[in-house]
Amino acid sequence: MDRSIQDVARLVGTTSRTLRHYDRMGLLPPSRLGSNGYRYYDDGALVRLQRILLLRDLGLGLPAIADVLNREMEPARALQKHLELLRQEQERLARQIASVSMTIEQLEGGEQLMAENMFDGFDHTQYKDEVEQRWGAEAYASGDRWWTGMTDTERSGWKARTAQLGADWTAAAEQGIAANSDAAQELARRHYEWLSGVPGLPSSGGRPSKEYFLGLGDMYVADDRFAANYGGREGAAFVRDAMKFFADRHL
Amino acid sequence: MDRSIQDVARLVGTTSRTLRHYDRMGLLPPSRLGSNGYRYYDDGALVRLQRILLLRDLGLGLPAIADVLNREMEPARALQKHLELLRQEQERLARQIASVSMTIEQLEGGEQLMAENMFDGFDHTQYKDEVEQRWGAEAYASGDRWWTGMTDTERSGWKARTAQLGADWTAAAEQGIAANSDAAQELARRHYEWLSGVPGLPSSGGRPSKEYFLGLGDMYVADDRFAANYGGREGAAFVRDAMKFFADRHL
DNA sequence: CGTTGACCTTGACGTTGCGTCAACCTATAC
DNA sequence: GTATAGGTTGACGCAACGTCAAGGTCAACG
Repeated sequence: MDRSIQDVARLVGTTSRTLRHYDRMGLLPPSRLGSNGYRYYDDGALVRLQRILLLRDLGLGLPAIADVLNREMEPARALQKHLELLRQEQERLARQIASVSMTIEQLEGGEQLMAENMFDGFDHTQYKDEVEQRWGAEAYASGDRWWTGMTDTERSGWKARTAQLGADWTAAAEQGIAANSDAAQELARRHYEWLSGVPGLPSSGGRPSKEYFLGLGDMYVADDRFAANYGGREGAAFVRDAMKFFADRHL
Repeated sequence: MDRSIQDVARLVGTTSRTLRHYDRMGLLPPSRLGSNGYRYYDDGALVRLQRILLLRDLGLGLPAIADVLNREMEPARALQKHLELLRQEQERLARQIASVSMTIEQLEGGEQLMAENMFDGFDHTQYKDEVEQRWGAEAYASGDRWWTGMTDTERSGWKARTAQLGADWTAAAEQGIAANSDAAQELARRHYEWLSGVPGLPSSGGRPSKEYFLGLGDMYVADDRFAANYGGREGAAFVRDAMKFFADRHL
C-alpha cells in the first residue's frame, strides 16, 4: 500500500517538490526509503499530510503546523493565536484600503501625489526614534503617515499655518522680546494649537501632553534640524523658554 | 545642502540599508557620489524618497512604485490596480478567518482535527491538474478546501452517501445490468445529486456542467485510483456508460 | 600625531514556501 | 535496446530589507 511521491502528490493535490520540502524540514518524513533513495508513503503519512494541508489552508505557517502535529501545542490554542494574527492583518488591510481610496480621490481631484516640502522640516514623524525612547513606542506604533488622512484643503491650511508659525517665532526671537511676554505666550498658545492638529502624537485626552510639549522644546534646541526652523539655536532656545512658561501656566 | 545617508535615513524614519537597497535597484540613486564612495542626497532626492515611502505605506511593491515615479504609469491607475489586489486579499482573509473560527468551534466541540480516510478516494480536489487542463483554472482558483465549510453532520452524511454510492455502483456492475437500465440510471441520478454537493466544481447554475459530468466518467475509466472505487476498470466503464446515457437525457 | 567613536562602503547570508531548471540515475513498457 | 516517465540531490529565484562581517573615512579630542 505504499505510494510513490508523485502518486501522493497527485492524490492530495500538491507537488512532489512540496513533499520533498516537508521531508527536508522534518515536517513529513516518508514512511519508508527505498534502497534507490525513493520516498514511499503509507496511509499514516497520508493522514499526517492531510492534516498538514488542512492547517496550511487555514493559513498557519509550517513551523506552527509542526508544533501542532508534534503535540507541542494544542490545536485549538494554535488556531486561536493564528486567528488574532489574521484579524490584525485584516485591520491593517482595511486601513490601507481606506488610505489608498482617499489618495485616489485626491489624485482624481487634480492634486499632485505630494506637495514638495510639505513639512518644511516640521514633520514630527521624523523623530520617531527620539520620541519613542522618551514616551514609548505605542505612540507611533500605528505606522501610518497621518497626513495621508487629510483632505487637500486641510493639508494646505496646515502647511500655511506651519510656515507662518515658524516665521513669527523667528521674527519674535530676533526682536529679543522676553519668553514670558504676552506676545511670546500668544505664540506658544498658537504652537500648542498647531500641534493639536497632528494626530498620533502622545496625547492625554486628544491634545499633546505636557511632557511631550516640554520635550519638544528641548529637542528644538538640541537638534539643528529643528532649530533651523526657528532661527537657529538662539531662536530655538527662546521658543523653548516660551513653551516651558506656557506649559507651566496652562498645562 | 547635501545630506549623508544616515541623515536622510533619520530624517524620513527609515534605515541606511533601505536607502542602499533603493540605490542598487535603481529606485533612488543618490544625487551625488563622493570621491570616497559616500552617497549624498539633495532635496530633489528627498522629495522622491518621500513619494516612495508614501506609496510604500500604501502597500505598493517597489517595482510598481518605480513605474509610477518614472511616469511609466498613471499614479491613479496604479493605485486602482493595487486597490483591487487589496480587496481580494481582504476577501481571502475573511474566508480564512471564517474557516479558522469554524475549525476552532469543531475542535472545542470535541472533534478530532480530521477524520481518517474522510474521502475514501473520492476527493475531487485531488484531480486539480487534470480538471484544470480541461475546464480552466478558474474553477479551482478559490483554492479553499471546500469541505472545511461543512459542519460535522454534513460531513459524516456526505461521507456515508459517498461510500454507499460506490458500493451500489460496484454491486450493479457485478450484476451485469445494462447501463441504460432504470436501476443504472437511478444510480447515475444519485451520482449527479451527490456531485452537486461538492461546491467549487465547474458548474453552470449551481450544478455540475454536462461537460464536467462526462469528463468525470472518462476519468473514472482512465484512472485506476478512481476506478478502484467502482470495482475496477470494468465497473468504471459501466459507470461511465450509465453517466453518459444520463447526461444525454437530462443534461 | 595617534586614538577613539561614529559613519561609510561592499558582500553575503537569512527570511517563507515552495517553483523551476539542471544534471543524473532508475523503473517500466514496447 | 530504448523511449518515456519518474526518482534523486543541489542550487537559484522571489520581496524587501535585517543583520552581521570586514575594513576604509571623518571629526574631534588630548
